[in-house]
Amino acid sequence: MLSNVQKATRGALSIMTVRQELAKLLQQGIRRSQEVGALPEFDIPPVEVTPAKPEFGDYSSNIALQLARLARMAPLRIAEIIREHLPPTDMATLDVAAPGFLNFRLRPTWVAQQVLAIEAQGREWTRSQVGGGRSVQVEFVSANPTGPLHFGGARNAVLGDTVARVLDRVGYRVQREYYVNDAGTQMRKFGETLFARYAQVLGEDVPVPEDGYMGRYMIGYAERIVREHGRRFLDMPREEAIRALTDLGLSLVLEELRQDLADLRVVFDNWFSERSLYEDGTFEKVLAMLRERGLVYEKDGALWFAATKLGGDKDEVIVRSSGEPGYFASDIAYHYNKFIIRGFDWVIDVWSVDHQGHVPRMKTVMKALGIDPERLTILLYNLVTLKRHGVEVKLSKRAGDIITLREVLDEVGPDPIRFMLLTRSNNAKIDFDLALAVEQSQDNPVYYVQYAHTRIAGILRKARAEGWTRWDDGDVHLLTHPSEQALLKKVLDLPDLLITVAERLEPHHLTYYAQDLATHFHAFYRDCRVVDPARPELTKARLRLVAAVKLVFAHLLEDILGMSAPEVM
RNA sequence: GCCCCGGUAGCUCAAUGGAUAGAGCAACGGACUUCGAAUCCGUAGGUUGCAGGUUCGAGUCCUGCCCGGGGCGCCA
Repeated sequence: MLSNVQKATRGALSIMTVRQELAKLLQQGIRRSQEVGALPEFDIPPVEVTPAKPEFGDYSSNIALQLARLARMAPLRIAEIIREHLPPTDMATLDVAAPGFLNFRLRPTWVAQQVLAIEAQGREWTRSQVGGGRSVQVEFVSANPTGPLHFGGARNAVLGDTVARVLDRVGYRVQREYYVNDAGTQMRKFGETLFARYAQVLGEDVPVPEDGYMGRYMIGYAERIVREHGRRFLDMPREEAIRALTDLGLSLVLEELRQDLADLRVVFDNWFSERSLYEDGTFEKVLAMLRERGLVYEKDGALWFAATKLGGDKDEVIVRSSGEPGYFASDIAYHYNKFIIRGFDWVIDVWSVDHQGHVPRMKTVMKALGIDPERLTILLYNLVTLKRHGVEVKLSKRAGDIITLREVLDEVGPDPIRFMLLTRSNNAKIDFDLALAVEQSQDNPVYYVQYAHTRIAGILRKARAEGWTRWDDGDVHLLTHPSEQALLKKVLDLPDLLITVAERLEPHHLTYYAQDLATHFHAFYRDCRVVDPARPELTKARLRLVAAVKLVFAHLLEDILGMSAPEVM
């Protein structure tokens, strides 16, 4: 005999979302129809259940319309047959509507009972298993470690981090990786610049190279090195000094990046060194492999990758005529490492849209390595323009002074940055307005969402102040008011939303949902007084409701969106 | 020239091939002796860039064109 709690709980045995449960019901109904001969035999296609407009119910499926051709019957008739053979359920009722939609309406008692499920499972309540424990690596940010992170990189950080958080929730084993470009020409320039700045700090007249890093932050690194190491690098051969300073500078930059990203609540599991690909022989090994497959040839003193043999647009240089491997060489070796050496089932690279031309090349590399290109997803996102009161904040490249993530963090804090950078689809450009981000106005959705959480905290404070000490015996079946039901139904969308976000890698749906959830809470607040001494039973039921909703808000804000969920504002 | 992404309400943007295309802001008009008004309610606002096509059904898919952005390097 199952208790109500166990029945209502999507427990460890069968973790299923609302849409998954309903789809399963339809599937069973179709199979049963076939068994009794009401529908002809055919392979049942995947059954999709989607949210519906309120006038049609809560969820809807067009499966009968899709089956029309397979069953060679009128969709409306098919829908009727499915409905008649649906297994009995206390979860929802099912209606048929022209031209053949199947519309579910959740039963109020079932909806109310979900409060118990949330209470029982807490922040694990949103977890699902569509990932099936497969391993996925999300590689993101990966900006050249030659200075502080540009604010534009924040979008990459927030996008990659949020995708990683969501993939974890839906049952993937996730690793977050920062690819450190510590090899190649950019590092070389960085080292030479640092050497010049270091010498200058010590009073030597060494010019910064023509194409070096002009930003003032380089002087900061130099000063710190002088402070900690004195002038000993001037006493050694120039090349040796540059090598030593490069490594020292690199560790300073990485330390800074780590801190800036941590303050944005982005933490990596691994920092992967590009240089290591050359030091441990991976590059040579992969090169030999490509050579063996006849995909490498020499021309004009350079080594080329024969991408055209695999359907690519044009061949690519792997090793330049100078003898130095290019970035493409590293990328081949790096992805070999990801898939062959470390064995990730799935890899997501997060790139800004100006690298779009590189996508087909990476897909060709996958073919060359003998790996299914489907296992690599390149997630592209559009650029961010920084504004203040609607006016673009120009970036001065000449001076090398960029608007850094650090500056914006100091000015507006992590919450608006994270939220605002998730309010647009990946393909859309974002105008980030510094003034708006801190403005506590109606224009600012960050506060709107956080206020909902704060308001609930206020209700609970009020309840305790008035002597309500426990409400765990409240009867949730009293939660029948339309606004209570609507709020709960909106809450029930979250596990399915996380699956959608994971499938489409579109985390902007989360911020829209958060606003929508807040709107539903505010509507409930308007319609239903929670603390009411005249109605103690209803008060206890509603306290259970708002406590559960508060938990969901906190979970969404903190665990999914990486923001804070304030008790007071 | 070729490739990719956008074009939806005055503005900024949503919208798995589904039903009458939705939010926020701005505009206008309302609601605080009440658990926090950082809130809520109402009004108004649309030929989804243009023209064809595919089908039970198209903002969504296909073709062509127009406008904007990006990419096409022995840079990353």
